[in-house]
Order: sequence, then C-alpha cells, then structure tokens
Amino acid sequence: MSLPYALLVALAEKPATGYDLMLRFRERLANVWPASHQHIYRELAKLLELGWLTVEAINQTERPDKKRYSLTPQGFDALRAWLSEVQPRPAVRHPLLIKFFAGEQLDLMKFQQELQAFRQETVQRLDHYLAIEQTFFSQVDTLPLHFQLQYLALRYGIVSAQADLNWLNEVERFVKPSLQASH
Amino acid sequence: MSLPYALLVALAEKPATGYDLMLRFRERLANVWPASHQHIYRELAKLLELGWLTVEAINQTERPDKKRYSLTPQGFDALRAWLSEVQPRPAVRHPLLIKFFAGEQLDLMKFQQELQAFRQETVQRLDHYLAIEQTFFSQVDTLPLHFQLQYLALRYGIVSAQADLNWLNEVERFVKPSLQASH
DNA sequence: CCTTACATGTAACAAGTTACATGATTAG
DNA sequence: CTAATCATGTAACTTGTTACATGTAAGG
Repeated sequence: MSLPYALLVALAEKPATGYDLMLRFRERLANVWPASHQHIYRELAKLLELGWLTVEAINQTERPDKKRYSLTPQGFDALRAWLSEVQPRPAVRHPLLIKFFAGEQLDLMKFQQELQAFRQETVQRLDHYLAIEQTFFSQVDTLPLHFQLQYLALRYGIVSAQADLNWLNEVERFVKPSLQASH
Repeated sequence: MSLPYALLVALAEKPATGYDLMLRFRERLANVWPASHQHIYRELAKLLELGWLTVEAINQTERPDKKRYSLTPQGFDALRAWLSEVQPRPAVRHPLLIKFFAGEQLDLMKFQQELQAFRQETVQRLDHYLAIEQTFFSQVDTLPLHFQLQYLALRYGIVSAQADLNWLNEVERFVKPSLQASH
C-alpha cells in the first residue's frame, strides 16, 4: 500500500538502483517500512509502467550491470499528492497478545519464557536505536529540519520500545506471583 | 498467520458461530487482531477442513440458520502447540513515518494537519481504553489470572497510545518553530 | 574454501481488503 | 421508511513472504 511511496521518497532524495534501495531500506527504513529485495524490484517494475519512474542502464565490467531509477515529473506529482493525504493508522496485529486471551490453555512457564524472549529482543532493538541517536543526532538542535524529521522517526522507535519494556514490567508483576503459586 | 489461532483461542473459551466470533473480535480483539467477517468465515472453512473444528447446524425459524463451531481434540493440540512456540514480533509498517524521510517534498502545513489528526485519533482510542479499564478492571487485583491477562492486553493498548502521544509532543517541539519561521 | 557483497529477477503461496450477494426482523 | 441486527458466504484484487535462479569478485 505504502511501499511504492516509500520508494518514491527514497528516489526523490537521490536516484538509485534496486540494490541501493534495498540497502537504504535495510539501514534506515527497517523500523519504518521493512522491504525485501524481491518486493522492491516488483514495485519498481510497476512504478515504471505507471510512468512515475525512468530507468538508465549502467553497464559495468567488474560488477553486474545495473539500472538506475529516477522520478519523472508525474512521479513527483504522485508523491506530493500522497504526502498531502492523511494516511490511516496501521492496524497492529500482535501474535503475543492473542495469548493473553488463551486462559486455561496457556502454559505459564512457556509463556514466561516467551515474555523474556520478547524483552531481550526489545532491549537489543532499543540499544541499537540509542546508539544511532548518540552517534548521529547528539547535536540534533543544530541540524536542518529534514535531518530533525528523520531523527523524530528514530525517536518513534525509541519511545515505542521503551513503552514495550514498561508494559513488560507490568506484565511480570502479574505473571510472576502466579507462577510461584502454581508449584 | 495468527488469525486461525486467534479463532482457536476464542472457540476454546466457548463454541460460537462465525457471526459471534466477528462480534467478539470487534469488541475485545479489535486492538489485538482486527478481522472482518469475510476473513473469519474463510478461516473457519480452512480449520474445518484441517479437522481442528466441528460444526453443528442450528436451525432457527425467526432468524437465519447458523452453524456453531467447536474445537476437536486435534484443534486443542494445535492450539497448545502454537501457544508454546515463541511468536515473532510483528513488523510495524507506519505510513506516517515514511513522510519523515520526504524532506523537501513535504508540505509542512499539511503535515502538521496530519499530525493533529493522528493525535485526535490516538486520544480517542486512549479514552476508549481507559473507559474499559475503569468499568471492568478497577478491582483487577482481586480477579482471577485469566482476567488479569486480558487486562494486560488492554494495558498494552493504553501504554502504546500514551507513548504515541508523548512522541507527538516531541514532534511538535521540532515542527512548530519551523512552521512559524516559514511565513 | 567459504561467505559476503554486488546485482537482478521469476514464481508460488499466504494473508488481508473490498466489492458483491441475499434475505428476514426489529427499532427508531 | 430507513437503518441496524442477525447470518452466511463468493470472488477479485492487493500486498507481503518464501523459494528458486544465476553469476562474478573480494575478503578472511
């Protein structure tokens, strides 16, 4: 739904190949809109057919040939139109939360382990984000707006991860006593 | 991916028709796993074919006939197996966040409006959750564990919505000055 | 020698959304 | 009279994942 526009955003900043886009998505947009190379190539083909992109073939001898994509004027128009629309909040489907409705069927020991795993993953993700914050955005107030905005997208990741951890603490306060009572 | 198991969870608690399930999903699982009636009916058919459910036809005169689904022993086994596996954290794809990478292309006035819209929606959602918390869970410490767990799923919604609002405050601190500077 | 980086794709499948379809009853 | 509730579905489409496919070069 939004992947084509995420690609337009990336290409509006700078023309790129599918491979470049894959790397950029992995580095900077993993938190915002994860995308596989297969998916990216497929969408690029569609955008090309829509006339929103143009390609330029680049022949290389040492490396495989590549294709550099850029926005056409229609591509820029489509992007700006999308940017002006209010986008709906995405539905969050969280498998872990389903388990909170399983009642009797739930094995509390296993459940506790899963909560631990989720916590660890969240801590790692948070540390990763905090490291980026430190190295790239310690002087964020002096940076131009477009960098500040990227910083705020990172902050979304940080704030969400911290919220998840706070919630996990709450969960433990309820689950731990029951675990001990049961044996 | 997880919808079939969400259905098993619901049916393990109490046998139900597709319509019942749609209502339960709308009321209690909207935050956890939103699902349309079409999707639910389709998945029920699959689960039936897998042998995880049985149906019982109920003929009515005043209302359309209905079908009540219940778990088979295999259904219970499949559910417990799934509950014991660690589920991967879902990828969050947030269209709004893409806009934070749009730089020059972004119309700051429109963007500000979208942020306002997101804030309003989030406030409403939060109020809704807080109302549920008040009316059903004010005595949560005295409730049995399976209700406490459902409460914690609600808490996830509350904590996430509050985190979103905190983040929106941060965003405004950066975006508002730029808006004023630009005219 | 093995893995990673570079570079591009096709095909099959799974999951979710939207549109269409039908038909009775009840509440405002 | 109109909308909502009850009750069940089919079909087309979009989006995302996984598996398969190919081939060179550089680094450890």
